[in-house]
Amino acid sequence: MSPKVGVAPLRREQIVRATIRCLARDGYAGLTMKKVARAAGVSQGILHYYFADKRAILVAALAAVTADLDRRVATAQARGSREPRTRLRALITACLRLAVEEREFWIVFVEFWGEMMHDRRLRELNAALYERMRRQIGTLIAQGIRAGTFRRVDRLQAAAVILALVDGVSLQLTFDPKAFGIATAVQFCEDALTRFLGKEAS
Amino acid sequence: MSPKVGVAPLRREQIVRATIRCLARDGYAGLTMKKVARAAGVSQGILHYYFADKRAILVAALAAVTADLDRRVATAQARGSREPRTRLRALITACLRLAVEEREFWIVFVEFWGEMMHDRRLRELNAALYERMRRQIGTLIAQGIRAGTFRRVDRLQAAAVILALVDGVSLQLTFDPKAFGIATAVQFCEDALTRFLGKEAS
DNA sequence: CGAAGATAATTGGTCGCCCAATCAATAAAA
DNA sequence: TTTTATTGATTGGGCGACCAATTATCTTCG
Repeated sequence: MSPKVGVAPLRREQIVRATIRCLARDGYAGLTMKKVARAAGVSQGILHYYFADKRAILVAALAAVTADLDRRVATAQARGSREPRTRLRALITACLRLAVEEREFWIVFVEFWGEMMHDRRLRELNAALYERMRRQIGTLIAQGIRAGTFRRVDRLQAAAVILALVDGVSLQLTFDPKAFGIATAVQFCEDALTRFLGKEAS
Repeated sequence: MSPKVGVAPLRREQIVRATIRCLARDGYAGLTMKKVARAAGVSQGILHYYFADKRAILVAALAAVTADLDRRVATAQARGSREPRTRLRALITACLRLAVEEREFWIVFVEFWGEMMHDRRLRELNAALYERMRRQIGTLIAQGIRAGTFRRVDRLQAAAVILALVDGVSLQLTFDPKAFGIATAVQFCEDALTRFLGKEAS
């Protein structure tokens, strides 16, 4: 309708949000430019003005969702105490809450898993994302235990376990809500945490 | 070319195998009847003779892959001792080996996760699959611990944790092989097992 | 036994639809 | 008047589903 200058990044975000909504409703297999344009309330042509092709939109959606997860994790940690154990717990809870309360965001991750299986670039993108997450968790683990118990490699692997557990639990949480609730899910990860960090009061 | 009687179920399997191959190469988003037909070495028309539509083929592929996993698990357990702990370890190893050594089969699972997010029927199908798996693992857990430690609910939830861990570890194993090897992955799950079953000699 | 019809298996092509990407045209802002 | 933002139509192609025709095998009965 009315092209205004300086609105570009806003429009971009608008499109990405619409993409996430579509992705959650129909998956990547059912994702079409037409649907995204409709959901965003813009013309089809504009999509290719902001994004090279469909895959670029998928990548942008992943980036947006990842950024949101990061924000949530940071917020959760800023609120809590500075104790590593507590921060670790907050991080895990933030991840699990995303899967339950922001279903659309979580689905984007799962869709991405499917697509990256056939695309080296997407796979590397995801690998980088997980490596960053592992480092973040690994640092907290190192701070939360008596010194010398974990070598650097070990704590990264412990982080990988935590991450794996969160993913697997989130997955079952989404397709089979009857099996266990989010409270139980958090407890699962708590238990695993205890295994790595040792017992603790309360 | 030459229609022969009684060859139907064989052709069916042939199509499913081709579907798995295509699914692993291009994902569900890139799955077309034409490609499947080509990969199976049959005409396009025959696909709709054996399967109602594309989704039916996906479901058949999942069933085939699931059946294979079951077979592997059963074989692994039959070979080992009758000790619950050992059997549990064998089950987990079988699952992880599938993800690493039968990459195509594992990818079918991941693709299915993506699709079930937008389809209640597929979701229920997967829920049933996981419930069965949880029962199987839960039984082994119950046998492997001192009596009275776990209630029925608890051991099913412990099984859910194991399952989540296996999924999450398999996932990281596929897109980021540099992070850790399969030996480490098995060790991860071993550790988690120890947490539920208590320490053990060796 | 052997012809004739029924049945099972398979083909290749067609149908209508929808897709991603492109593009010329346009409108507002600088 | 150049730049930035946007439109909607077009293009060329590929899709899933469907179907008429064909072949090979089985069954029936003269």
